[in-house]
Amino acid sequence: MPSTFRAEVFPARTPAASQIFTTVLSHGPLTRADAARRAGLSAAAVTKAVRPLIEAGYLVEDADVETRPVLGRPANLVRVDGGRALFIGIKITGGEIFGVLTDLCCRVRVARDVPLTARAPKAVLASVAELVRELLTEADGFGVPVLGCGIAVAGEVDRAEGVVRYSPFLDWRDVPLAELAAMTTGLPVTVDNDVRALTVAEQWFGAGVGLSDFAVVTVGAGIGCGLVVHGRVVAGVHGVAGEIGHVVVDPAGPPCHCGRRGCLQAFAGDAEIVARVREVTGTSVTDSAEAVAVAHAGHPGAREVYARAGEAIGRGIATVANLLGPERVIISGEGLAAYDLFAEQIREAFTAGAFGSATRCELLTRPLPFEEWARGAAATAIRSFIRADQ
Amino acid sequence: MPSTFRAEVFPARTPAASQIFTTVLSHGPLTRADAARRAGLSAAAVTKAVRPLIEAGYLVEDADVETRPVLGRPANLVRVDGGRALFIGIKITGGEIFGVLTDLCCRVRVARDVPLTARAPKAVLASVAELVRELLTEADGFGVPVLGCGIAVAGEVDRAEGVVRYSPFLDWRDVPLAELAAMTTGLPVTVDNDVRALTVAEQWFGAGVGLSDFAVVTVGAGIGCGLVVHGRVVAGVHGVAGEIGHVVVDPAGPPCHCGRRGCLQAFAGDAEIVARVREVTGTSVTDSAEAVAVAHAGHPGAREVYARAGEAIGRGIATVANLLGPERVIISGEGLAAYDLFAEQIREAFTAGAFGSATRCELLTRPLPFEEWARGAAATAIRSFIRADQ
DNA sequence: TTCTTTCATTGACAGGGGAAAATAAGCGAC
DNA sequence: GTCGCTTATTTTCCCCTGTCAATGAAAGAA
Repeated sequence: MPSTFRAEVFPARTPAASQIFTTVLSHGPLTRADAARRAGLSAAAVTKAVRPLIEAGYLVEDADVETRPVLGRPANLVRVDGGRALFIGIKITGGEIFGVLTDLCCRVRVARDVPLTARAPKAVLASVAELVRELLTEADGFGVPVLGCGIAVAGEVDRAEGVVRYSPFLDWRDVPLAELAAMTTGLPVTVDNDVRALTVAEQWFGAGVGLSDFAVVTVGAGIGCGLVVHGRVVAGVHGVAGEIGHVVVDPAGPPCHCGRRGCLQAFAGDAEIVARVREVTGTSVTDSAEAVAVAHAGHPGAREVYARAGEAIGRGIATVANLLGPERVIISGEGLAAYDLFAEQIREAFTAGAFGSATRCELLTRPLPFEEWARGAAATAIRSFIRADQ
Repeated sequence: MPSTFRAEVFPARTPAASQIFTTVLSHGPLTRADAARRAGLSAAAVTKAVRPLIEAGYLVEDADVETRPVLGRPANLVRVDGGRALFIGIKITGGEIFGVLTDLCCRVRVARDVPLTARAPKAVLASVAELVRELLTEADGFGVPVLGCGIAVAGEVDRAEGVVRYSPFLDWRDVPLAELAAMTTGLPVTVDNDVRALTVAEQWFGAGVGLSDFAVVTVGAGIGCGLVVHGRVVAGVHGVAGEIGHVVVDPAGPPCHCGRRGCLQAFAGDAEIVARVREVTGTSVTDSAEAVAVAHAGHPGAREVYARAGEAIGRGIATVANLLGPERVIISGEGLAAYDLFAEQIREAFTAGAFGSATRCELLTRPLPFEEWARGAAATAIRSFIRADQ
């Protein structure tokens, strides 16, 4: 084995080729003619861009399957060959590390997780390395290379530098995670904020496909928000954006652990909801599931807690819609488990708070499994690999 | 005179040329080498792009003025020849129409305004046509052509179509203003939302020069917000964006004419402030100037009204900063006349509400004269002319 | 069978922008 | 004063990308 080696590199270096690849990636099997129309390019350009991608194995032609237009010659479908390569996605949370092995189409092939107890960078890194090792072992069975690893972390992340600027969960500051993880795993590593990673996955493979402006709002332990404006995920100049959780929804609201009062988080954060349900019911519920159960059982106080949470979320979404005029807002996160308890309030508060045409923004709920976050991390790795710098 | 004529067309059709022109436009006289560095292009590309622009007269070389680098050959400065062409900018408000005649550098050469009484599209259009005619007469004296007219209107505007979708002030719906005004004035007309127009002016000539992410917040009759994300002005998919005025700041706040309670507008809108000052002081102030005077005279109730307005504005800015992570927020509008009455509260509320690195966003006040809005409209006309589709 | 329609490919070609070399123009060392 | 160093600008190729127009393919319709 050579002491230095050249990492596999994606052949589509031109704008057109990269654009066509992502178009095919997002819009499934496409005829070349369709791809040209969608990407606004000539058919000739598609033919030329597709050829090296097929030669390199990233795209394949389904010779057997044909689509017949109403009239004219049948078309050949081109699609991304998911089996061509693998990627690893890692999502670090306070208590666990989730990992997935995905193919080039970002379909999850293997999912694994390990508990996380310590929070020092060194300890976390060791757990990540362990998890990656496991996933790499699994990958051996597929006989194709793992081309990258994406890591998603809550907090402020400088994606370009691969540095975690600040993670409240882990209590990290300026940890050069990409570099460290690349050294221990031997893979090209990208690091990004967790909600933004999830947003990339939605943009390419989920409910954001084809939209230039949309938002993802996640409800769970924290309230997060990923924004896509002009087709690009917003990261902010300092690596912070989409901080909807600490937007003050009601200055007279409950105190938040951040020191303010009435943050969205204080109304709709997981722990906060549980605490308030415990308070108003006098029970001793300790987690979300129990709190939801109490509300489902019909306790009016508990229901009210959820109603107020929904109201706050809807108001937050209205703010996003008013400011950015997105086409759609995708609501997701573990908090959706209680969705029936506040769905109506979200919609009402949104409609009441959205101004003018912002009301035309579509609200959509997507109950995404938790591994979806790790999948988002893999999506960022794929993005780096195919150099879709957006 | 021919029955049809060809409108003057800007020669820089390539991305590089357009980029270099806007770079020179924004960053004043520049050496070719500097322009290349700023635009991330080769020096050769600049030379090639600049030549036709100089030939067409849009750029000029200041042969006399030279900059000497510490070492090496002196450089020649290139700048936009403002006197090469004129543009008209029109800002329509409820009671007046403001118009400016600017040069290619968007410097105001003539400012005019006419009162506006009727609000029907036809009547407004007649006033606009009258104002444009006056400005065109003024333009004759300069001996250079007027190449376009930009019109700025508050409300929802479809810039691409040139249609005012909804203007609450004028009570317009789906008025194809660009087409109508183009017919009556004989000029190429662009129509845009007023705050977005102002934002373009700031982006190219004001405090937004060189920034990829910033916001403009205007305080006055209404509270507006223009957003620049990834170097582009955000317009939203339905032509609505930056609607910060009706973001609910405090659900227990005063009622707003929009039907909600505690909108930013209800705290900090001009009319609302005047009404509340009247209320708390028992005086009969009727306009901003009087209200400010009362507060300046030291009336504690009046001061409190301004303090609360500042708090609300600061909270709104914090929300923008949390969501988008801009580098700077430019505060402007007639409301700045009372700035000393709420400057502190704005900053305090912003600092209290901004999360993490969002606090690093810089707040800047820019007392812009009212004609600045019309200048913004002219800037949109220039943008159309030079085809900087952003 | 022939025409029409749509898909795909090819080859010629234009133009944009880069690299490298050439030219220009100062400054300081000698 | 000349030489060499440095930076600015221009020139001269030249690659490369993407479009155009022409061609071929493969249906269904007349």
